[in-house]
Amino acid sequence: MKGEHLFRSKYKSALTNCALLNNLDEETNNEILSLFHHEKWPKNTCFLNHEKFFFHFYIILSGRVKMYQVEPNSGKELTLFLLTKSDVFDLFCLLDGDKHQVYYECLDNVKVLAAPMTELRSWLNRHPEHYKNLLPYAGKQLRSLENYVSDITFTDISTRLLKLLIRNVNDKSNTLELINDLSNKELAYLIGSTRAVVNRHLQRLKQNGSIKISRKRLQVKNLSLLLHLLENQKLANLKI
Amino acid sequence: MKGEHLFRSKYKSALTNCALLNNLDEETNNEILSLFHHEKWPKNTCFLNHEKFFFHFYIILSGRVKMYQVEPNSGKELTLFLLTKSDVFDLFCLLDGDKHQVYYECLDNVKVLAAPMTELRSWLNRHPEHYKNLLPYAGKQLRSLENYVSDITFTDISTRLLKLLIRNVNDKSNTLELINDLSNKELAYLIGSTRAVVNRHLQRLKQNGSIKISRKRLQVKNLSLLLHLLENQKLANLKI
DNA sequence: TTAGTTGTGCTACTTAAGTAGTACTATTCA
DNA sequence: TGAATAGTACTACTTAAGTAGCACAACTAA
Repeated sequence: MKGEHLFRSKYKSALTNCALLNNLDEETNNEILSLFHHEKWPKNTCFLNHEKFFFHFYIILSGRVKMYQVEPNSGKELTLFLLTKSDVFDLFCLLDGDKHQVYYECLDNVKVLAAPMTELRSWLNRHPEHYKNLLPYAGKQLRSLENYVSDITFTDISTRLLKLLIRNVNDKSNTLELINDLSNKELAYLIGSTRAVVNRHLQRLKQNGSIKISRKRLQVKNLSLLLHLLENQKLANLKI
Repeated sequence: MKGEHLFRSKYKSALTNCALLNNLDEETNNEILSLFHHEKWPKNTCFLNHEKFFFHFYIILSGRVKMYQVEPNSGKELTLFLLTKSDVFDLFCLLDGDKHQVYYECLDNVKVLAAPMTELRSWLNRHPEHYKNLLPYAGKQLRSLENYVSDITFTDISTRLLKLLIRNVNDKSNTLELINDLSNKELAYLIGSTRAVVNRHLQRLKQNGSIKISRKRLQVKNLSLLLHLLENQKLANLKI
């Protein structure tokens, strides 16, 4: 891949925000990008083979990719990460060189850069100072998972749903992003619940006018009401 | 601290197994250890001030330290990690330089090595190849948290309790370790539940003879029965 | 020694979440 | 176009987990 060409291309913003490529001079940047090639994955593509991510490392240029698990006996699903532009995967494999028992699915048409894991590793070994770039990104994923654990154990579904909505409202446009075109089922998997239960809570939010829902479309109509409801739920937990 | 002296001391095994000090030549090893000093913390010491772990980094030489969170409204607790010999903390702070909203408590008399975070960081910046040592350890914590999330969402308390017991049975001695002297409350916090519920399930395991319990003492009497029960619970989840 | 604290074992009750099923609608694609 | 599929809204039911409370035992420290 011509690194220079690509760097000047329309995916520049995806690459400059990518943790792996942080603070590199142009020469180094081109050198590391030369390990990668372009791939396009159509919407709804599923990757069920863990080995794929053991042998290649990916950077998302555009589109959403969900990392998820399936409980083999019950068939229940759980979305661990909703990856998007500038995200990389699979960090687990890169960090410790073990297989990672998760699946991936494209929620949009996705463009990625792909590099053979061995080549990326040997490049990093030749330039160990760039290992440092991985650390804050690893920290972010650790915090995200820790937050997942405490949310699941401390708070009920309606609170988790409120939090999910609130944190995906864009500050500037004041509209729901990233998850606004997901089905109830996909929303449920993002907070470790089931379609029916999430629908039940969405109906209540619809009734009080804070959201508007239609088939695979979700709008936040009244963010301050959502924030208010979240506050109330916290107070309801107070031990007297 | 005299690195050479300490390295030959009785904590040698704690240090050689420590991720941060992996594969270092003796000189480098002494250099990094010179950043650390010795600290002793008595059993039951609590650290509720997040700043402490923002400014110092610790390696456990002996004793157990639990990393936990408290939900401020309800007062519910949750143990995130049960750290022990050779573990380091706080990795979250070291990786991304942000505060980490968790508490720490010593479950034993604990001995640690402590280094100022800034000095450790600047040493690592001078020797960036040693950043690499942190990666597999970060991977291990990521996997542990991911596993926590999927356990909580996929499996019920009795299954989580069975798994907790089984994974803490020492292969060689066939006895329960690490958690064998914890109260029901502490066991509950390790799997995101409550004392009463855990006790309920422990009573059932006692009745079938797989464990023996007394005040703050827990013994596994029949590991294969526990494994058998775990298998059965999985089958019970099968969708027909 | 004793008072206070902590841990245990139990009963009874409440509740949110999950499960099952069904009618209906929107979308897809052959 | 029309059949199949996917998504939604709803009711009724089940259940595990959480909650509250209490009696008692076992440590701990004044």
